[in-house]
Amino acid sequence: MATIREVSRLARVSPATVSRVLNGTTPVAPPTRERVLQAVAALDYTPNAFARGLATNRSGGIGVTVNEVSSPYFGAFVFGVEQVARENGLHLMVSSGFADAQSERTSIDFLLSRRCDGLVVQAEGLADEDLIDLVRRGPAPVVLFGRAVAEIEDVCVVMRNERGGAMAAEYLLAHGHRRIAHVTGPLSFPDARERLQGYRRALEAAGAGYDERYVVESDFREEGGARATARLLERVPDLTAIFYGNDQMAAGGMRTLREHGRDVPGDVSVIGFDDVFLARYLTPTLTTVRQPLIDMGRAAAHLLLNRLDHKRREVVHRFDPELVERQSVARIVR
Amino acid sequence: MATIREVSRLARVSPATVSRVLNGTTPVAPPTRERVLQAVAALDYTPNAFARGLATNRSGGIGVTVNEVSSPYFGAFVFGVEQVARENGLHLMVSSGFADAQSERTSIDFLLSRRCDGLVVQAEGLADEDLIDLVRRGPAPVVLFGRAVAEIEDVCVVMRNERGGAMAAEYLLAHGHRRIAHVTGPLSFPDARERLQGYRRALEAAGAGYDERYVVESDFREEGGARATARLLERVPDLTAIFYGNDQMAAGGMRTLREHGRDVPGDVSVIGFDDVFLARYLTPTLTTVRQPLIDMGRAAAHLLLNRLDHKRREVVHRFDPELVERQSVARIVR
DNA sequence: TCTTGCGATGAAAGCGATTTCAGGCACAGT
DNA sequence: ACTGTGCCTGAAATCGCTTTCATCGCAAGA
Repeated sequence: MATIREVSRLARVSPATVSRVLNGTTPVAPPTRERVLQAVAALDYTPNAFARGLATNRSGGIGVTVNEVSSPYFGAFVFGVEQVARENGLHLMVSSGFADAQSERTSIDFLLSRRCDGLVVQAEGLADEDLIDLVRRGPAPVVLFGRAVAEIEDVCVVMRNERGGAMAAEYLLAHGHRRIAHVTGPLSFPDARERLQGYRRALEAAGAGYDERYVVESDFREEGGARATARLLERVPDLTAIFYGNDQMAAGGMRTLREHGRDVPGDVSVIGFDDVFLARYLTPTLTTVRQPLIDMGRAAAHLLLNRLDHKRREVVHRFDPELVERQSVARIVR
Repeated sequence: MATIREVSRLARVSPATVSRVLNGTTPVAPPTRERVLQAVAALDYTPNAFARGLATNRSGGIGVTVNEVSSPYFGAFVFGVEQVARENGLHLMVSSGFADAQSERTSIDFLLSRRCDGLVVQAEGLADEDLIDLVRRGPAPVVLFGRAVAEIEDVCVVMRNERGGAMAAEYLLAHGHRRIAHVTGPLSFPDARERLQGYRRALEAAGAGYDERYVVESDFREEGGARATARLLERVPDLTAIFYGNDQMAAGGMRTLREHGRDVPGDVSVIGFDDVFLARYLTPTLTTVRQPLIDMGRAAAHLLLNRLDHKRREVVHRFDPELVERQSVARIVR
């Protein structure tokens, strides 16, 4: 592996000049510049990232921790982050947090110890205070995804979940439904609470009334969705529609409905949340509230870049949900 | 940020001793050791990764390039790699290759320039020779996923695709099918060719005969699967079963079948390949040939670790497919 | 008592870049 | 001809760690 020293000798200049040519920090006379570039090419020289990092204290990489890199939901988000990183010559260091405070802390420390220049954090386990502290006192710029913390709102990229929840409920109402159930994610998650809130607001605004018996808390997972649905069918068998807090629970729920002989959407209409790609594959295909995850990933990355290079890219912090109509909701005819 | 120098002063030892305590390279007298550890704790010291890298020429990170991090297929694989990396205190640097030679090369160079200690590469665009060259002459150990290159077999982690293809066909044969179609992935991919090969072998072995008209080449994607299926229905409407080269194409295919009024599995049985999580969500749930992706990710990581630390972990290089029975295949009764 | 040997520690030399500081050179102005 | 002004370039310090090599002290053996 060639070093800057060897390049400088071949080009008959000092290492400093080579550095200047490569980084464009100081103008270099064209002929000199040319000699350097030729030497670089001849030796196939690549600067040593360690040495560079040691000298500049920047790594050229950004860290990402999400719940699980491998889930379609976070995968799409990470994909957006990666796009922007790559466009800007940065690399990605990833570490999964598994929605657990301890594990998230480990991941973050891990990435920071690798001296990444900035961090994109999607944390479900850590407390608000921890995040505020990280953002305010941490050694590198941090942006947060999927969580709006009031004190540090300017570094958060989130969905308008409340609006999304309302949207789902309004859509069902508009299709003639009145007895609309809701399977929420864990209410310890702000996302889940906000969606519930929106659902409630929409029902009340429509004069359909909010009834606690129609709401079951679950876990954002397929199995949980299936169980919650069984509970609902027992408790309020007259329901005509169910709004699920995410698509995975909707998938589980649709299975349970089928097992109980309820046709979707003939007997019960179903609406999900997220629009992970799964939604298009279900039968019937799932009507759902879309989160523009890739765009959100891009936004998070841009926000981080802004803090890194102090430029002012326009960044959307709060994304609007969008209703994707498919086949799982039917109009009530009486 | 504290440096080793400050720690050494607080502990009243030399930096060398601090380094020795932290790395365990040389025994240090217990009392000294204790003082050092206390100083480390007191200053909340973390070694500077750049300086360490510069001195040792190791980064503590491994690079991964796959087609797309965000796809469920590669996501699962990356997840396995991450598990092992984390267990061994390594971090992951990722970069997507998008199944394009140019892009893959960029990704690899990018990761190597970041001086990762080793590389896990899943390449679909690069030629065998490029990969051989990379493995033989590259600056860091490389292992390959999803591609068996004869000359460097010892660094490849692959599926027995041919066996998987045969397995799928045999399963259909065992269920009484004779007119079995196959939608392959791009035949430029060895995976796709091998699965086709297995399919053919099984048919011929069963005396069912191999007929080219029953085979359509597609692109491993949902839309492609849908189109290929339409073509098949036109060309050989008497088919009773279709074996798809992957689950995504099967998903698209099932949609087309439904649109053409063919019930699955009543009229046409369907079998997929991969067992990405999607398979469980389709209606009917998809019978498929499972690839143990997480295990393969773990194996690839272990293989890489072997080359990094020269230990001898037992690693499986060729994974056996496994047939997952669900609902999309019916027995033919006549 | 004097060596010998060994374990524990320190001093210092890298690792390979960046960056500050200063100097050299050419050219313009007087 | 001399000085001032800028533009280029080089020398050298620096970043923070690892590691070699040398040294020191002490116990054991002669």
